[in-house]
Amino acid sequence: MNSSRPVTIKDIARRFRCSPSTVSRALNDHPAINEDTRKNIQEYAKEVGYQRNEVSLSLLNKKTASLGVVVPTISNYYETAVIEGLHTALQPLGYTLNICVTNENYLLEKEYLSKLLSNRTEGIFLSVSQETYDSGYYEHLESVIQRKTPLIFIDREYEDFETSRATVDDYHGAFAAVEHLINIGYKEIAHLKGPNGLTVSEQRFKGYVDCLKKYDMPVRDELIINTNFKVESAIVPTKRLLEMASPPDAIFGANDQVAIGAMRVVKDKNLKIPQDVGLIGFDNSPISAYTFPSLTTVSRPGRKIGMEASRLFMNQINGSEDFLHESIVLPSELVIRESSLRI
Amino acid sequence: MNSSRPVTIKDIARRFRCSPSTVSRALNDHPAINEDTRKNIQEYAKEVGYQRNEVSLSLLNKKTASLGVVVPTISNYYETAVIEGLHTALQPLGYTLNICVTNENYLLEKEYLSKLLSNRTEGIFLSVSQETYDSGYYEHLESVIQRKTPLIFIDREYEDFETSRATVDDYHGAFAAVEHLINIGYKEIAHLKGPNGLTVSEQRFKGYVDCLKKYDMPVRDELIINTNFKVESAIVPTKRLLEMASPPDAIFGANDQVAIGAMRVVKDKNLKIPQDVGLIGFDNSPISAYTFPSLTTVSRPGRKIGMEASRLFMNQINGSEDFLHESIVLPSELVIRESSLRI
DNA sequence: ATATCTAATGCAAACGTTTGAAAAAATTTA
DNA sequence: TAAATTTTTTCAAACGTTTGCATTAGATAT
Repeated sequence: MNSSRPVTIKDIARRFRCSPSTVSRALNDHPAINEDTRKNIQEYAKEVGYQRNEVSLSLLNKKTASLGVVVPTISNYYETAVIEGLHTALQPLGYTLNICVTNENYLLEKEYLSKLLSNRTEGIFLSVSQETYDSGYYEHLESVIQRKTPLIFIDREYEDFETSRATVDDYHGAFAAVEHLINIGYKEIAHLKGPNGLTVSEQRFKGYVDCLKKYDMPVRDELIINTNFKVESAIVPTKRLLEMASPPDAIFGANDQVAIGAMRVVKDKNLKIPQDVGLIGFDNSPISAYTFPSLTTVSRPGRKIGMEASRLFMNQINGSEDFLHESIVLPSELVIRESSLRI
Repeated sequence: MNSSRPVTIKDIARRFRCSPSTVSRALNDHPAINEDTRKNIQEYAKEVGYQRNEVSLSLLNKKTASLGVVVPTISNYYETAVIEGLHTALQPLGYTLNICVTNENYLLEKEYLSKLLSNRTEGIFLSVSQETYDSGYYEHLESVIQRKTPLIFIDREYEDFETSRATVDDYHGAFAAVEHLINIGYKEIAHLKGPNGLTVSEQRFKGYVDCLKKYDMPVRDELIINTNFKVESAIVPTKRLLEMASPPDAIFGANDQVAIGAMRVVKDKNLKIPQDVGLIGFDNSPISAYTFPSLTTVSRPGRKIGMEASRLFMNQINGSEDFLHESIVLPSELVIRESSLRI
């Protein structure tokens, strides 16, 4: 009795010299059970700390009420906002979120997906890792499709699959940011690009390039520099930018982190923001409003993405045979603050 | 065959007119299976995308290889670092982490714990929510203990339970921070306190108070102000501080976020950091090194805490009957940067 | 006393997999 | 060809729970 084995329905049945069915029904308030029996059993169950074994139930009902959330990282504001959105929408429906962090690693992603399928997860929200993107492998996704487990892409996506997806319009966000810099009067706009190959990086990059072209401004390769989205990775590149013969007068960072890194370097050079150098980030992370000067940025609706993704999932599992997959694209929005407001 | 029902061992057995046992053994490379049979079955299984139902296995073996990680939030650097540490240590051992975010909510925490137990999670890492702390309810933990599911406290803890725990020495970190300010020569040190009731807030607060006392400096109530650990929550309080008749000449923030909020306000008042106002944060979040000026802070070894907690867990499940619970306290470390270096 | 009805409980199968022991089939030996 | 041996396969139980159907006990009506 003080063994560590959890109490089962059979144990209770033995104790009351009745069948497991009776115990089960008693615990579930089945009407065909005698009032006293029910009360006794329920009391005893509570006393010994009986707790239904959901594993056996999952097996029986083929329902696990668990969903997989596979993301490359949870270290950024945006990702946690998405998760919060998913959580807000799905927790009340009884779903448990199984959050898997791939660290941008293909093998880990593959392993997680396989594990989720083996565990009979009822749906998967996936933002593919950078490695997956780079490698172009997607067999691990085939098996998800084959098993007809609802798969919802978040942000990063494969075009090739027939699935629902919820993404942010990074392209137009970046475009608006650069356009804003041009309108203010900045002439030489550098870009701290995100990791190559990621949709988000490439879309923002494309927005940057297309906007320059629209205004007949040259796209100078030496003003486009790679980062890994982390603060540190912006330091050396920004220094290099500012020490060029004809340095840029504005910098568009692919996210707030690198923009803040750049901000530091600019200040170290005793240059003024926004007078000497204009600066824009991406994400509208909480801190961006309180840097000095505050950072102009592009806000992405992470929480909303999570909730939309949930909606897409619910549509799919409630949908008929001829259900059509949806692609939601939420707008991103330019948030103008001090770092770009040269008068 | 294109039904959505996953292929089972029985399906394969029917196909080969053999028993499920044979299929099971074939798939698991059991030596007593004929080479040809094995090959055929394995090929076919791959072809139809057979995937072992782990739910049934969990039921059979009473092992789920899944661990619960129950935390109040994943929006801060520290928490994600802890999770990363847990992940690094436990993923290679085949464990799946089930990350549950309570949003500081007692009921949610209770529900998650109950669900984890029902799902026969093999261990739980818990950082209790603020509400739980405030309310003082802990029945929901009793059932975890009663079921002998290993429970490892992270950072926030109940003193009352016989469990292993891994915490950071916030007290001495805070003490060192304040001592540093005093050594530099700051006379009136304010504290932006974290949410009341949380161990981390209270420990840091205590370190602050005790250090002042050690140096015979008055503890002025009006210099101690509450925040909720978020940037915004530091703005108004800091303004109020700086507009006092005799304002503080240094501010010790309970985390980097509020310190950065304070930094912004100080600059808005055209005061210089560290000349007019010294500033220290807590967490050593990546950005703190790149603010302008860079932020002196106290580093907490989040990743290490995660790995230590994993070790405690492994000790417990491998331990004998007379296993003794361990309390690990990792030191925090003052990281001196520009914001406190008045010369 | 017997048939009829109602209330309460038990039986057995199912979910998918593994595994020790038994059985069957194939092979070798005498 | 029969016996002994080895190889391969099957049987049956187990994990914990639910549920349609059958059964039992007790009560009521005839």
